[in-house]
Amino acid sequence: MSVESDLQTIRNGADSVISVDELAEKLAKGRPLRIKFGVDPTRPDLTLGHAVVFQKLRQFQDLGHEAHLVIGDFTACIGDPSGRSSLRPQLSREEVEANAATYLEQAFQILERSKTVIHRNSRWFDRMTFEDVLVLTRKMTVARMLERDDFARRYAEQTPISIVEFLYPLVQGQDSVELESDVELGGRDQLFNMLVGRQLQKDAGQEEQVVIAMPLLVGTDGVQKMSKSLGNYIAFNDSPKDMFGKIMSIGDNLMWDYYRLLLNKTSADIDAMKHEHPMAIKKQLAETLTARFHSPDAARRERESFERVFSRHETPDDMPSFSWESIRGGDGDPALLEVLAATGLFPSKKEARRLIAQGAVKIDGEKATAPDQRLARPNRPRVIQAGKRIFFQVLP
RNA sequence: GGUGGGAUACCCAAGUGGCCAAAGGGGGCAGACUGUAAAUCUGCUGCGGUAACGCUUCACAGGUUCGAAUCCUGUUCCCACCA
Repeated sequence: MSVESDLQTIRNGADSVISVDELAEKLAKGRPLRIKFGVDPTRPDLTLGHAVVFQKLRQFQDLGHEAHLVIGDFTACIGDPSGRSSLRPQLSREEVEANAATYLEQAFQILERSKTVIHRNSRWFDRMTFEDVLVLTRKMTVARMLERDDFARRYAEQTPISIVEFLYPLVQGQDSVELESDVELGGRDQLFNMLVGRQLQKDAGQEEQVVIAMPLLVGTDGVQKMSKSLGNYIAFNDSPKDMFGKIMSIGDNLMWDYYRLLLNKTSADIDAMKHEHPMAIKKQLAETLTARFHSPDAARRERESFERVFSRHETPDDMPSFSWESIRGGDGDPALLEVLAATGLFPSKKEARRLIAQGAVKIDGEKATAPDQRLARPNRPRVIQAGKRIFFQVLP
């Protein structure tokens, strides 16, 4: 592989590379580069948003470079404010370790374990004295700090900014110094922090790291960046069904991002796909991603199940089932409303009643609009559907 | 340290004694249309009840009143301005 083609691969999908020339120089050295990535130990559930960065990290590994993950066990005690409008809660070391373990377990679904080195930043920060910290803080000015997007916004909006939050970029930058990283990889929201790393390395007489910021993947709502707290996420450990379904529900215009950022498709690939039916392309996306995080078999099953339920409007092959006795309640034939309530599939009886009233409930495909309609004991399984995706069957 | 402002349902936000389970918007759910896309239209969106109605909810704890999200007292938390 030539430097030129490696460079091409690395740049594809990246939001920004600072700088491309420096990256080319580093690649030209022909030795494995140290690629730094900071692990956020506050969110154990990884989403496809994280996958974008891991994907890039994996590419580096495939090109023969080393991934260096920094677990911010020290940093977590500060709480990274990036992209946030408020201070984060502090975590204990125990919580951090537990989170890190689940985090890594998921990350290795994408990363090559043997080419990954794990660091904990407490190793160097625990040693630092308060004086060392003061020395570090001299390297940054308040004005520069306020250039950072989220700080600037919060300052303008007069929402509080704690002093420890100003320390965070410095701490992250110091990690780069300790690791002597060649490249730091992160989301677009980490750009400022990563740039501080360059400055600190320069001050320490090191070659500055190349900073690669990946775009933030837009979540399933099609508007905001994917994040757990916004509820617009697709997680690594979503069930195959959820993963496939959530991907199918994203907007058409969003899926190209997913192709580019998660499957490394180039603009040319994407242009070619735009000639096909978006529905087919989206199914392919859903199947590919589900296969990656689960298995090709599971992905194929979900595709078939999806086509059966949503394209052909047939009943799913697997759904919760309830014995007649378990939903019957008291004596006599139960009312439809009681049956729905007995399944526990609805948040409240009111909710079930609403669904019936709105014509969303079908018994064996027949719309049922009367909540007090009686259900007789069936002699074969009856399928009840409520809304687009709730199905269950009542066994004799 | 001083002075003022605020806390309302999933989120934002109106409401300053009864007509308030609480306007409006967002989000969500459902229906129509469809490709579980987008856009659009319609309805619903505290709990229980077929309903009448009852119950719980407007930071927390008390109080005034026939009646409180709204008035009073105390408590907690948040914010702004001045220094």
